[in-house]
Amino acid sequence: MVAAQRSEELSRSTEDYLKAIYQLEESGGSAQTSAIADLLAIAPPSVSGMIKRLSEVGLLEHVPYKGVQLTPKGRRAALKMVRRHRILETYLMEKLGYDWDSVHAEAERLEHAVSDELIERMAMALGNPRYDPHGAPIPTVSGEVEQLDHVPLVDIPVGETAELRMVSDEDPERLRFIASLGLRPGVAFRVVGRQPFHGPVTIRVAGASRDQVVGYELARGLYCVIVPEEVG
Amino acid sequence: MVAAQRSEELSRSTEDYLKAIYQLEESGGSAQTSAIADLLAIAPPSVSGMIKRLSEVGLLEHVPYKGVQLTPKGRRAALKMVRRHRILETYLMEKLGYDWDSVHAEAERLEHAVSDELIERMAMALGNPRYDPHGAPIPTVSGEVEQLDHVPLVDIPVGETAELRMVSDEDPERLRFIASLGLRPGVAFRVVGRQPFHGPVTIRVAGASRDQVVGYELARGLYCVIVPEEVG
DNA sequence: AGCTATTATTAGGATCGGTTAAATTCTTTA
DNA sequence: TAAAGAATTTAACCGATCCTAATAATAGCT
Ligand SMILES: [Mn+2]
Ligand SMILES: [Mn+2]
Ligand SMILES: [Mn+2]
Ligand SMILES: [Mn+2]
Repeated sequence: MVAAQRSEELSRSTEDYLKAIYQLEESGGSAQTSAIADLLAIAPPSVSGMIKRLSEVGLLEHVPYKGVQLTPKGRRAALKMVRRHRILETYLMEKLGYDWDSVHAEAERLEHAVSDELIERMAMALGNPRYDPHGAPIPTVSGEVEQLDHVPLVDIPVGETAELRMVSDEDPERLRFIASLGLRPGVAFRVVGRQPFHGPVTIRVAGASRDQVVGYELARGLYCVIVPEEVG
Repeated sequence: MVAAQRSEELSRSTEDYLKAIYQLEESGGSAQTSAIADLLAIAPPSVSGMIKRLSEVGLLEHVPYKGVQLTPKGRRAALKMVRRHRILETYLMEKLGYDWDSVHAEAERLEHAVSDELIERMAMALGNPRYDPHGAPIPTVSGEVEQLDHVPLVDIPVGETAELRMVSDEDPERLRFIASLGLRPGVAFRVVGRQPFHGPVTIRVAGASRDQVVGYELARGLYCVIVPEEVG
């Protein structure tokens, strides 16, 4: 007589699976078992098992041996988690003085414990931000996400001016290194050189004393927009 | 090569058990199986099972058929959770506009997901508060708790002036009702009447338009200090 | 087309934290 | 002090989520 209304209380595991599958769908078609396993650091058979359960409750569409897709219901749940995660990261940085390299781990746990009300209060306190500290768009309450088409730094021609917009948030060391180069979302720079064969890119950050060399692997994960050259 | 340092990652259940046992020890000797079961809304055999596990890892001392006691290690862990819980409640009220009747449920979940760092940042942002919104003392980082000897409202003689200091925080409806009487920790009042046979207490809140009648059951959970009569 | 390497699933098992029903121990009362 | 009653523990079981080893399906290469 107390509970029983919402059977839609998802477990922590379930929420992380849905979020992972969402991420995989974002960056290329459907989500493979092994990709999910990699992302969650879990053995593939465990993923097979969870896929079965999530399909049974209508959160996933599973084509055996092919992969899995979120149903509308699954996508809604995933987007809710993404919103939570990104609001949390933003709040921790803006209101509690966290560094951008440490918010991800904290948000990864908190996202499962927080109520809708808390997230909306945080969002309100932040002025309903549209991007998280790493530049990722924050889904709205109703589940819409801005679709951004960014260019990886490695694909920007030499001579162009660009602005960093988004960075993967999962590796703290990587984030610290990026920051040490003077880079953050919003920072503009000019691409002054690029070596062939997956070589490094050289950039000149606006107002910086000297050029920075960015390795290929790193530059592949720096998502930018090309800024039209200023006239004059 | 990644983890393996701290085997002391306690589960959510474990943390709630330790906190419950701590509370029971606070208010009278040792913690009985059935009392723990009641507090956590769990069947007694489940508690027996958990007690066995927690004893094996040295968090509890168990005398079969008698009860349990926290070991120093268990007490440390429990106090850590109490600190988390109370800092969270305070933060939610002070910084995010929660009402005092809704913070408990939120803190009950969050306490298991936050890091030490987050709690200390919140405590800092609050100016290291000593009491939570319900008047309960917040343990220090090193695990000390202020020992308060409050008098339940039912035990205050008629004619005395007293100040409300602490209120049980678990029932939102009860909290809303208490607030509707004009009562909060810090509010002073005079006891102007008390009926025998567990009857209600009548109080006159300083600056209020009319007297309030407080039922016995409620008054038993309003913890106060008697204020020496002002001279003149 | 057939073989092989990769990927996914199934089989079987562990642990955790919960349940109910039955047995046991403690306590209280006649 | 013996029996009844209350509290506790044990037994047997379940679902969720993970694991490893074995099996099956798919995809890529000659
Ligand atoms: Mn993140
Ligand atoms: Mn997570
Ligand atoms: Mn509380
Ligand atoms: Mn809790």
